[in-house]
Amino acid sequence: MLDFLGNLQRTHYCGALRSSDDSREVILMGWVARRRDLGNLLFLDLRDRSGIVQVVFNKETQPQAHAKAEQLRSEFVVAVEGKVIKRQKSNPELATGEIEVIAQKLHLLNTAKTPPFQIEDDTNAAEETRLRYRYLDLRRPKSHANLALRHKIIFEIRKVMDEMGFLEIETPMLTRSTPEGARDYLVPSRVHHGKFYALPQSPQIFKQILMIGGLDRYFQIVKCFRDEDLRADRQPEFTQLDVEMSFPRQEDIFHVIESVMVRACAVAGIKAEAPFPHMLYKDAVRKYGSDKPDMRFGMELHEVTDCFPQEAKDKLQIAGSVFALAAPGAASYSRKQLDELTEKAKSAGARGAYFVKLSPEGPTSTVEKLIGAENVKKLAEACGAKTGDLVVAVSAKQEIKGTEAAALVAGQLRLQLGEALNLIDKSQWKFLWLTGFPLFEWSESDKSWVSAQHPFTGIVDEDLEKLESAPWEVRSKGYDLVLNGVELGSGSIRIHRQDVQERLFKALGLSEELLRRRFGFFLDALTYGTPPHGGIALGMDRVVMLLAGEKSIREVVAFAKTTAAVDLMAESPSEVDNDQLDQLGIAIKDE
RNA sequence: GGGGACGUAGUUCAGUUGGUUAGAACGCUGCCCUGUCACGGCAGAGGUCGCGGGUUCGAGUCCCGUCGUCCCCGCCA
Repeated sequence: MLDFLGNLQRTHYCGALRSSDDSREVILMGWVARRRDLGNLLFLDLRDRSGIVQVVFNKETQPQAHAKAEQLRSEFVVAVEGKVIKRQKSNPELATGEIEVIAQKLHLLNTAKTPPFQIEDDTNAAEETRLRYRYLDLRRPKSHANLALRHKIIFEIRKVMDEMGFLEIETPMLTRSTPEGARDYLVPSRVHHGKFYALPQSPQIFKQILMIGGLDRYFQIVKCFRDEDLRADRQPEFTQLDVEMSFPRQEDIFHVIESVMVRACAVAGIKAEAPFPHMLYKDAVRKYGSDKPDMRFGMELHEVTDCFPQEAKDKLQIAGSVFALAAPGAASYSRKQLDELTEKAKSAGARGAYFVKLSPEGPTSTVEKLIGAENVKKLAEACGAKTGDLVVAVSAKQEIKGTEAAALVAGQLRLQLGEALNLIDKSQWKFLWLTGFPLFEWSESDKSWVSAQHPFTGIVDEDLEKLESAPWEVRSKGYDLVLNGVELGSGSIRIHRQDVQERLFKALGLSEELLRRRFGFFLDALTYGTPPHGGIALGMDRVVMLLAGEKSIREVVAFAKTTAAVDLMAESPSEVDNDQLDQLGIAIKDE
């Protein structure tokens, strides 16, 4: 029943045919997207990577081909020999709608079981089904478009990096556990029982050693691995654009990344303007309640702690500061909507949410009795609220040392309200550099100061002397790149002096012995003439996700894992044979 | 680890206060049809109501547990 491919050679892609191909003899190959059988006349929508074209089988003129076409079902694989003709009535929905192909000969190359869901862009199949049958999901034109865009962006980035004199250099996948924050994926060693390689969380130390090795400008588009819980924008393995350069000023690195992003955007048909604006971390937190502010809309936060007298604070159990924002046009919010906002605020870590409605008759507030009419007015003015607006103020359940907890809560409400009130202009592409991060973060679980980024992050020169005396005031030479409220990547000017690196390790409370054991080799390398250097890493999956207009990176990853880190198609992770475990000297503990 | 939503035909969903034989659309199968393009018409098949236990005369529906998917917090740049 099936035909061999034999010497048959495809002449054209389905989606490429146009009216200029009129009268051309073609051989097409692809999948049956749809079949419309009118009896003695049969239409076939033939699909390949490039698109869809209509093929016509006429019983009267080509009885053999027509008879064969009647056997076709969805997703059968065929080759069609035929002739392109202009249609009498064109179909404007289709790129190839001006023409169709009159089939002369049909070759059935393969059959297909009925697919569990229809192969079409606006599929409403559950993601679980799509991941299990990923090979079918990948046939959707939208999947092709996303993966093609991903390829084009990455191809363009390689070009830009090459033009700027960067060398792409590979670093090991089987390496050692690194001192960064995330949990490592471990690979047991067969040759050395009881010892493990770690898959890289990033090539951090290797790229710094490449700078010590005098390579000057390095980049790599590389898989990284982190064994942490997943999110819509987080997979356990992901792709980074990793960059490092020697003798850089911060602005040199910014310039490189801006060039990359402007060109990557252009590939996606988006016009981005460089240079990107800068913002200090503390301003981002105070004005937007986030370390990755979405700059596509305003609705800035304002500290309004002063509007709450001590007595009111006691009653409302407000310990720290109060932050507020004015939601334009939300004065008409119902009691139910306010309750929902309060609920949202509480789940975001708020002690309470307090509202002021600016109706035409004057302001009314849920806390007027507690803070007084004067303070209600002051509160509204502080936020620049106008008639018709709703002022939302929040306090935090828990103050966290060195941060504005209330601002972070308010920042989440800002995003929620921005979305709900339709304030976000989706046609905007707002890049932002964040700088001025603190070097340390207080870790409640460790009861100590820990690196906010990784422990090779440079220290602002004039803050160096506070390293031991006032660690919370020390600023890092780190920076983040943010696009539309999504963190794309982060980097820093590194520590290149061995004495500074050792002081930092000491400040982090890492023992000499631990340091020697974990990265003695790196400390040694620092002593052999390390140039000042710095770099950055961008999450490519997120870049492509945003430029493709998708909400999840799974839409731009060909073979994605579920939130439980399972590949539903390959069924990994999986158990292994006892033989394999034996060779590795590993035994599985019973639960 | 915690919170929330969901799980019924191949798929997407509906299913009332616990009550007789669990429905729809698309898809699928067969027949008819020469200008369809989400073709149309006629007929038909298709169900472990995620799984396990409990309450009850009776459970898709209520309760407990468990598994899976998604979103969020923790975690993670």
